[in-house]
Amino acid sequence: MPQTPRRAERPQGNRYGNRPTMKDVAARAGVGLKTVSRVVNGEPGVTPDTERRVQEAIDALGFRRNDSARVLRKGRTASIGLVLEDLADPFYGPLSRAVEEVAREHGALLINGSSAEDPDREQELVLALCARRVDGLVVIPAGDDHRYLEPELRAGVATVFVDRPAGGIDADVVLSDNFGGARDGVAHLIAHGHRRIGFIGDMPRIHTAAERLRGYRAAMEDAGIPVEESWMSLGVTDPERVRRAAEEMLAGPDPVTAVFTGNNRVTVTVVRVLAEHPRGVALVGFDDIELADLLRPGVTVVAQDAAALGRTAAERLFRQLDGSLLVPERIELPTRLITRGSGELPPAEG
Amino acid sequence: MPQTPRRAERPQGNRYGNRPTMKDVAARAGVGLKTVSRVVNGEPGVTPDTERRVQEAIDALGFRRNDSARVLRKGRTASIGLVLEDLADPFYGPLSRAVEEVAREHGALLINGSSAEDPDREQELVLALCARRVDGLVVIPAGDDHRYLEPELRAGVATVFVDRPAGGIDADVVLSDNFGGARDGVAHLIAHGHRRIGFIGDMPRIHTAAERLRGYRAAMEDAGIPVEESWMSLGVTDPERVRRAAEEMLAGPDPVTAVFTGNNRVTVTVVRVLAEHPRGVALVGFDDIELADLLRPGVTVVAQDAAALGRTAAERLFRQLDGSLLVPERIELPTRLITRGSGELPPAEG
DNA sequence: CCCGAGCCTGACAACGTTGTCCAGGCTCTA
DNA sequence: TAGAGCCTGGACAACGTTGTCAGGCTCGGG
Repeated sequence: MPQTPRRAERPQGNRYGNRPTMKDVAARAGVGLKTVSRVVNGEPGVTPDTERRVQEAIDALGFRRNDSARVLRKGRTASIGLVLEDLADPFYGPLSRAVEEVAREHGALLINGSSAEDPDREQELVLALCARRVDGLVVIPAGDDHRYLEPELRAGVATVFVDRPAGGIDADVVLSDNFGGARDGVAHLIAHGHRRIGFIGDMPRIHTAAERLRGYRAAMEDAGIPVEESWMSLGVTDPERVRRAAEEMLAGPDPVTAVFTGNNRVTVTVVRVLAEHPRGVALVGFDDIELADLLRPGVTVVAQDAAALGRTAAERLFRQLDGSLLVPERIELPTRLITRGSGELPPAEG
Repeated sequence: MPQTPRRAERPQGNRYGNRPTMKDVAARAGVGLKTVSRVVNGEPGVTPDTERRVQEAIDALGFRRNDSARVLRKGRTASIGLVLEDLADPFYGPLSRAVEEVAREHGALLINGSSAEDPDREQELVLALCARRVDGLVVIPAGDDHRYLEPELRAGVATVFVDRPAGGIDADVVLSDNFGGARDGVAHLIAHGHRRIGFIGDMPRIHTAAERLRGYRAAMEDAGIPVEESWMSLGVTDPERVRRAAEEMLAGPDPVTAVFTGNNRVTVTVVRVLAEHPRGVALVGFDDIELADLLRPGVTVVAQDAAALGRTAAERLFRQLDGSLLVPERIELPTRLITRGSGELPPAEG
C-alpha cells in the first residue's frame, strides 16, 4: 500500500532546508548524541571504530555542525565585526583585509558593514552586530556619540575604534597622526616658498578632517602666515563641489599657489583640476593614491598605513579578549611624507 | 548580616559577560517572558502601559536580543556570506560594497572572507559560513572543484558564483564577457596597426585568465596573425615577474609593439615599465584603474563593472531565497572598451 | 573467581528565543 | 445581570548543541 499515511513525517533533518543534525547522525551511526559531538569536535575518548562509523554517517548525510546552537551554548561566536565608512574606498579595503587576517589567526570570522558616513546607520550596524553577539567590534566611527555602546562594553564586548576616537565613552582607539602629518605636509609647501596655500577638506565634524585642518593652521602659524578664509573649503567632498572650490581658489586676483588636500578622494579630484590648469600649482595630499608616482608631476602625499591601522586595532581587540588588556589607550601611528614632485613645484606668481 | 550566603548566585544575566536576557527583563517589568518577546519584536497584543513598563526594563538593563538563540529557533540568520580573493584589491572593494547594499535592502548582514586565491582556504571559508548557517553564499571561486558544496545546495543554501564559474556543480554564475572583452581590446590594437602584440596574464587555471587568453588568440587569429610563444606570459602576477616578462618582450631583435595586460595589477606594473621605456609601446589593459585618464598617455582599458557584478549576483541570490528562481543560469555582463590614448599609439618599429 | 580501576558511552539539562495554546478578565449586548 | 466574545498575558515545548555525570564494559591483580 503505497498510500499508507506516515506517522514520522520528516525523513531526516527539519528546518534549515532539511539539514541533518547530530541526532540524525547518531541514529544512523547507532551511537549516542554526545558521541557524535565528541567526534565532530575532535574530543578524546572515542574508539577508532566508533569514530569511523560516526564519520561515515556524517559524510553520508552531509552533516555540518550548526554553529548557532553551538554559540548559544558556548557563549562565544568566534566572529568580530568591522564597521567602516565604505568598503569601496581604496583606503578601507586594505584596512579591512588586515583586520580579517588577524581575525583569521585567531580563528575568527569577520563581519563587515558600511556606514556610509551616516551616524544612524553606524549605530544600527553596531547594534545588529552586538545582537549577533560578535566577540568584538572594530569601529571607524561615523557619529560622535557612542554612549549607546555602554551596555555592550559592560557586557564585555571588546571594542576598538580606528581612525577616529569614540565620543562619550572611554575606549581604545588607534589612529594616524593626522595633525602632525598635515602640519608636515603644509610645512613642506611652505619650505618650497609657498605662502598662499589652499586647504580642501571634509566636514570638520569628522575628527580626522578637524585634525588635519588644525595641522594646516599650525603650520601656517608657525611660518607666521595669516590664513585667509577664501583659501579654505570644508564640507562635503563630492567631486563637483571640490572642483568648484579648487577653481575658485585658483581664480581671482590673489590665487593660491599651492593646495593641501584633506583625503584621497579630494586629492584625485584636485589632480584632475590641476591637470587642466595652465599654471604649475603645487599639491600635497593626505592619503597615498595608486599610480601617484606615474603622474607628471608625481603627487606628493602624506601617507598613512591603512593596513597597519587595521592590524594594530585587531591585535588590540584580541588582547582585550585574552583579558591581557585592561586600560583603554590611544595609539597614534606616524604618517610619512612621500615626495614625488607635485609638492616641490615653486610658486608660480600670477 | 551582610555575609549571608546568597542562594541565587547570579544577580542578572549569566554568560556572554553577564548579559541580561528576556527572563531578566520580564522579572524586572513584572510580566511574562513572552510579553517581552512581543515587545522586542513589535508584535501586536500588548497594552501601551505594559509595553512602556517592558521598554523601561529593557533600557534600564541594556538588554539586546540574542540573535543566536533567535536564529536557532527561526532557522534563518538574515546574513549572507561573500568569499572573494582579496578585499584589498580595488576590483573587489566595490563588488563587496554592492553585495552589501543589496543585502541591506533585504535586511541581511554580510560576512566577508578572503581566500587569497587558495582553493583550500576558499573551502574552509565557505564551510565556516555554512556552519554559521548563512542564508546564502556569493562565491568568487579560487578552486575549480566545488562538489563539497553539494550537501549545502541540497540543504537549500542559496548560492551564486561570480566572476568565474563553479566546478563540478550546477549553480548560478554571473560573470563578465572576458572572452569578448579581451578580443575587442586586442582587435583595437590590431586596428591601430599592431601585429606583434604581447599578452601578460594570470595562470590559465583561473577561468577569467583562460578566457582572456582565448580572446587574445581569437583576435589574433581573426587577423591572420600567428602568435609566437615569446609574446605570452602566463603565470603568477607579482610585480617583479611581470616586470621581467614585459622587459623581455620589449627587448630582443623582434620586440612586441603593443601589450595586452590581463588584469588591473598587471596593467599597473606594465604602465610602470612602459614609463621607463624609450619607445612608445601601445597598451590595452583588462580592468579599469583609477587615474588611468590622467596618465600620459591615458591608459586604454577593457572595463568591467565590478559593482554591477556584485549587485546582479546578490539580487539573484535573494531571488533564490524568495523561491522565485529555480533553474541555475549563466549571466554574462558586457565589458566596455575605454580609449584614452595608450591603445591608439601606432607601432614604433625598431 | 571476584573486585576495583579506568575507559567509553549515553541520558539529561541548559543556553535564550519564539510558536502554540490556554486561561482569565474585560466589554458589550440582550 | 448573565453570557458571549475578544483581548491580553503567561506556561510550556522546541530549536541543535555542549557540559555534567553516571552507568557499563573490559582488563588485571589479588
